[in-house]
Amino acid sequence: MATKQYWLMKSEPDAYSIEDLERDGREPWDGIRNYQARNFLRDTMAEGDLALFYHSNTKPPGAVGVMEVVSGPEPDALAFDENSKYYDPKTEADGETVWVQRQMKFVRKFARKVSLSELKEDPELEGMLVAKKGQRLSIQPVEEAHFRRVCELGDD
DNA sequence: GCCAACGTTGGC
DNA sequence: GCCAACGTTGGC
Repeated sequence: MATKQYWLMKSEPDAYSIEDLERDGREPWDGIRNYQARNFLRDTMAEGDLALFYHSNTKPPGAVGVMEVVSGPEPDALAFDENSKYYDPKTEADGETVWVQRQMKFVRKFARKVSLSELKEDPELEGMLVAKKGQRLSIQPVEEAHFRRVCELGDD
C-alpha cells in the first residue's frame, strides 16, 4: 500500500471511550458484526493507517481523537466467547470465524470534541460519510483532506 | 425513549 | 429469489 488511508471508527463511550484507549494504549477493535465494516477491517485497512475515534450514541456525538492501526486482521476473539454479546454460534470450534479484529493504538485525544453538527456544517467537510443521513456504518473510509480538517478543528 | 434507516432472516 | 418481519444502530 503506497499511501496511508484514513478511517472513522465509531464506539459508544459507555462501551469503550477515547479515555479508555488513552489509558490502555492499545486495544483490539472487535465486535464488528456488519459485513461491509468487516470487509474494510479485514481487506482494505493497512498497518499505519490513521483513524478518527468517534463517540456515537452520546450527547453530542462527534470525533474525539486519533488512533493508529497497528496489526493485520486477526480472528475476533469475542466470536468464540459464549458469554459475549458478540458470540457467533456459527463460528467453528476449530478456530474458524468470519469476523476479524485489529489492534488499535492511541495517538492523541483532541483538545475538544468535533461534534457531528460541526462535521455537517463545515463546508470543507462536505460529502463526509458520517454526516450523511442514514449512514450507520461503524467503520468508514475518510478522505485525507477531511481527516486533516477534522484534526485542525479538534486540535484548536 | 422514540423512531427512521438499514441489514438480516426465514417462509414461501 | 422475493419480501415481510424483525433486530440493530444511532441521532434526536
